[in-house]
Amino acid sequence: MPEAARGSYHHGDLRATLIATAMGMLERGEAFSIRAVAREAGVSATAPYRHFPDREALESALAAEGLRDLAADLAGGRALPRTPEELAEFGVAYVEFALRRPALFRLMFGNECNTDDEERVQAAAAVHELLAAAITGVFPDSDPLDLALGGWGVVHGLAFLYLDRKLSAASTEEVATQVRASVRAVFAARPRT
Amino acid sequence: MPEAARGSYHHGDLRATLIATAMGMLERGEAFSIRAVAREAGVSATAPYRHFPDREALESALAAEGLRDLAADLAGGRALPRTPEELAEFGVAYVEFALRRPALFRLMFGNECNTDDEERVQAAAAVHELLAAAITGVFPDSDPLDLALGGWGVVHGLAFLYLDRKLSAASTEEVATQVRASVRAVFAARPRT
DNA sequence: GGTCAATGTATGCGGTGCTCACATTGAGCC
DNA sequence: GGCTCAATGTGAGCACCGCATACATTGACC
Repeated sequence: MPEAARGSYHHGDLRATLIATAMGMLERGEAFSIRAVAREAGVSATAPYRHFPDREALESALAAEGLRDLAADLAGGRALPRTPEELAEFGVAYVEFALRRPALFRLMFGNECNTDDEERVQAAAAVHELLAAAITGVFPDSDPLDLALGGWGVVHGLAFLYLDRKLSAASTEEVATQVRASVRAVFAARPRT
Repeated sequence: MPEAARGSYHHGDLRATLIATAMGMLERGEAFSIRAVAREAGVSATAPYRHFPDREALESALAAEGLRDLAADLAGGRALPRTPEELAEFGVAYVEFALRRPALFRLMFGNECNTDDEERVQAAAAVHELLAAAITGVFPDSDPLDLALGGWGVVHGLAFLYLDRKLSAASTEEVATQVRASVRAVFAARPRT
């Protein structure tokens, strides 16, 4: 890698700059386009194509970073849950991530991902395993795979339903309360006798 | 309403034709644009704007139709479930709808919906109520709202995870088996003693 | 039969992703 | 130090998009 040469013809580290710029636009909720990212990075419209073959590749890189952030968010400062109540907090954290960074969350999950991006595949697997481990710790007697999938489904579905305004909620606190209640209710349900 | 005048200057029933054409393109998995729909309907690129103020309005109309189809699909030829097993089949039907008509399902759920379209809001509410009724019938002792939300979350989340290829599955049969197992597992989970 | 609102068309603007030919330059070799 | 070359930037251009605006056609009603 050559030393950065900011201000000269060659940018120095365009790839990283493009990712950072694009991520910033996502956080600000702005629409996203290769050209817009290039513009904001102060570079010609075609320069990004030297570093990403197409738009999807840039999105994949952002998604991978988002998945790592999500995993860190879920794991960070929190022990693996041991009770349904603690598990519910895990789910709340998942949904809150989605609401805090909606555009990024959609990029991570809201489209068919290409399985070519090794980095992205690995980051997704890490999230999957983290959720599975959380569930297995709380419900050791159940089939871990089935239950982990169901548990992921609950929080993932709720996240998207709130994101897409299919459920009304006045505030993020209200969302958290509702998610907590729903996760607990599902895992505590008893069929009619 | 004037009589149809096919072949003449005025189309006769462009609005319905546009919806049908667009729905056909969705089913075929084709990309979707106002211009492409107009082209396929044999009409100028700007004609659709006489019937839909913008692209989102057309999408909303399609989404409303899709929501009605989903409700009919779930309710049709099936009594409300009385056991967790029957409830799981309800969930399987939800996910199978998503996999059978992926582009439509994304239109229905995969974006912030505008709450202006009265028809769409009503269709969405019907689906919501149907799911809530299904769950309440199986688990009469739980808080119906919390549980209905959680149950919707499970199937909705699984539907999107499969749609987005976050979960691998070789066939729709395999998906159905997995969804069935996961829904049952969630509602049967018992925490560590 | 004339009028008018509804509904079609043609043209054009600014945006997009992406390709291709060309420019610049830093690094490595002599 | 100068040459060469691959990496990485630029610019012009294509086909497409959503949408606005001005204009054309026509069926329904008086």
